Amino acid sequence: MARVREEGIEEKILDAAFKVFGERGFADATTREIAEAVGLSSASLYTYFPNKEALFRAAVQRSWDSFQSELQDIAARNLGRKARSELLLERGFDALLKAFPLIKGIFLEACRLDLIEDNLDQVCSSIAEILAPDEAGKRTESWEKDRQKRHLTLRVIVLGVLASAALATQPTSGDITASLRETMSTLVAETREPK
Amino acid sequence: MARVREEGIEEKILDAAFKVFGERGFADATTREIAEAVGLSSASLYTYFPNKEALFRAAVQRSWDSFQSELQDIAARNLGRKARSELLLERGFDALLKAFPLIKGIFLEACRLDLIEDNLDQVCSSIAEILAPDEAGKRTESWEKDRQKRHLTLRVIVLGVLASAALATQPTSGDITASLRETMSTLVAETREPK
Amino acid sequence: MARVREEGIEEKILDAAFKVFGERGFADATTREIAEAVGLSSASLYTYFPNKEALFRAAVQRSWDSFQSELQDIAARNLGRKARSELLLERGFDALLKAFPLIKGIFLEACRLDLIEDNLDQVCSSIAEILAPDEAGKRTESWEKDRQKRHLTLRVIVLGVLASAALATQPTSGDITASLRETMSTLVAETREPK
Amino acid sequence: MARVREEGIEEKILDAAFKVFGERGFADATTREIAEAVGLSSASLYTYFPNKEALFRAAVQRSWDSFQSELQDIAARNLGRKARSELLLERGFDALLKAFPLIKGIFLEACRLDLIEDNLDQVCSSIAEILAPDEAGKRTESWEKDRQKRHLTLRVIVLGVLASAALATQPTSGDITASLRETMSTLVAETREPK
DNA sequence: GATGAATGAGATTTCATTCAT
DNA sequence: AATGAATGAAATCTCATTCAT
Repeated sequence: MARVREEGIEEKILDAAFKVFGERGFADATTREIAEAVGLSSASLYTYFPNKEALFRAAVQRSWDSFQSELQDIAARNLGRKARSELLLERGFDALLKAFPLIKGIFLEACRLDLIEDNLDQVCSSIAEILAPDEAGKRTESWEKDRQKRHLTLRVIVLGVLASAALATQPTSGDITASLRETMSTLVAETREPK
Repeated sequence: MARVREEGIEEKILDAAFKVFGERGFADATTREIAEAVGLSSASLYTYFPNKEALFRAAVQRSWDSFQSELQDIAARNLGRKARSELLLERGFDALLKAFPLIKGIFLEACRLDLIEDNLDQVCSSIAEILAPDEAGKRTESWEKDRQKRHLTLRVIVLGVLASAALATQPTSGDITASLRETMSTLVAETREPK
Repeated sequence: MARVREEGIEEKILDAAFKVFGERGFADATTREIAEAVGLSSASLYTYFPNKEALFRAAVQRSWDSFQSELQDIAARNLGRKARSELLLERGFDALLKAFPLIKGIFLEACRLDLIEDNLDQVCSSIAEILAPDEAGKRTESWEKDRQKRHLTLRVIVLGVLASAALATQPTSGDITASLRETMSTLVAETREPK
Repeated sequence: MARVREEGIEEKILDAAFKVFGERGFADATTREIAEAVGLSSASLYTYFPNKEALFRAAVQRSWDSFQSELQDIAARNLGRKARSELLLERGFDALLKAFPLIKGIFLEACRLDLIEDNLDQVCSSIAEILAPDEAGKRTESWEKDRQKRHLTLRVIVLGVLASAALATQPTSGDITASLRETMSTLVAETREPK
């Protein structure tokens, strides 16, 4: 009865929101930009979502749900552990990456990535130096070969610790500090001899 | 006996900026709130910093520098690898935690932590299930005992991967995908048998 | 047996408009709310009325017409003055009350009644005090007895004067001022001795 | 220390608010118009009042307070009743008129005054006819002479009743109906013989 | 150096109204 | 006739930033 210009507009809006919130973060993203990405006026967004916050939450939840269902799917398979692990790394990762733009928007302040990037590498290098074997060990072939890999591993660990701490509402509380210290200790220890 | 008495309004402002940006993120923080925390009017901030952006960058850099110098200090010591590692975990961690509030501000959108928190645990549980040994192995004492520890380790890895990907300007690019996949593979493999 | 069955969507709309405009006032009332009260979409109102203003005017006029025709009816009867007066008070009042919701909507800003209410009673009390007889007179039985009645009468007069002045496009013009002053003088004089 | 362009800006804003709200009513009035009347940008209003509502309430209250204090002043005088009554009519009225613009704004929907005006006169004429003496009485000189005055008196009574009912939250409730009917009865009775 | 005052720019949100179906 | 969808226009309110004092 009514005009039905296109179908799945709600999905399109969520896609655009996903993208824009991912690029700008919540506060910096404007409803106008999202609307324009869909080809609507910003007023029209309010036909589908009651406000910016609701749109944001809907987009976030859709990402998580999609990622989550992929993981559940893998977990439910009748496979041995090794096979499942491989599946996780194979398919789970794609799902994760698909969800990233918005996750990034949730917890990254856009336009400031460079600030982390630049410094993070310095920090990692310092840590690498700290963890490096003594002069002799440094010259083994395998050590040289894995430099790049070790660097990435460190990045992940460091960022993981950063993010974990950031998520804790009281990062200085003793509990958090202790757990993270132990966790990192484990990881570092295990990364020690990458033969 | 020089008059170094009142030196440090700039420092005070940076302290306040550190705190407020950490709590609110860049976009949500207001110059007014920072100024009030120092006991100034927001107009007065402009005597010391040309604009909000510069103030933010100064506060960020100061944190990183402080953390960084701590690390350098450890690295420069004349100690064996093991000792240095221990130092890192001991002192580096404190430095890291000191820098967190703002780092959290850089890359966390305040008020939305719950969105991550809730879903993160689900994701980790799913992954844990995927990585779990077969029925027999699950009943070993050591496996039960380390449940909590494994959970934390996983959180760190997952968050680390999340953050790494978020940092990459083009998270879907093949390179990043490949490296992260490999990195995670390593970590997961090493975490496999937490005896 | 003509099919006069569904006649009256227009009437239904006017009923709803009557109610909603009465509750919210013109500016605050939304076409959506009126439409929903009829079970239509707001777009459908435009089938029957060219715009919000026209709908409002139609609803107002219908009320006044109804009231007016009731009065004319009474006036036209072949009765003595006293009988007509009684009829006015009996039937005219009901008609008036029926029309009120919208009249209230015309000239009352909903949600702000409290602003008048609170202050009006103070004003009336002050006036009552002014008009009160001297100490001796205040103690007569009849004076005590009629307190409530006097209060209501005053309210009506004061509100009447308020409304009259409000209706005048130039309330400060000499004419209006003079007439109202005289009118109020008359009323006050006549209310003087409530035996 | 700071720039002090002019003094009493708050008062000026209240004056403008008084005027604009009086002309347009709350919902129709815009902060922009008020600001422009003072020679400010609308953003500047927020230096003095936290929001439109607060500005409105401040303006209203100032009017009532001014009127009220005038009345109290008269009531407090050491005069006989008659003298006070005269004072009321003389000075109280001026105060009332001074407060009107906003009172009008409180309870009048601007731009719709004509709707009341036109119909009110018809209603009053009808009522006048109803209350008129029989044919013979109508031709007395005094009756003719006072026509204008009677009309005004009626207007006030009718508007007063209208406003009273409008103020009642449930105008159809038995109590209100009864009280108003009685009040009007009294007034009408007293106006009966305008000798 | 410090600041109250002022503001331009801009964001979210509401709503009467139009239009294709 | 009825309506979901779409929107232009406008309103309130926020905030980084400027400036006279």
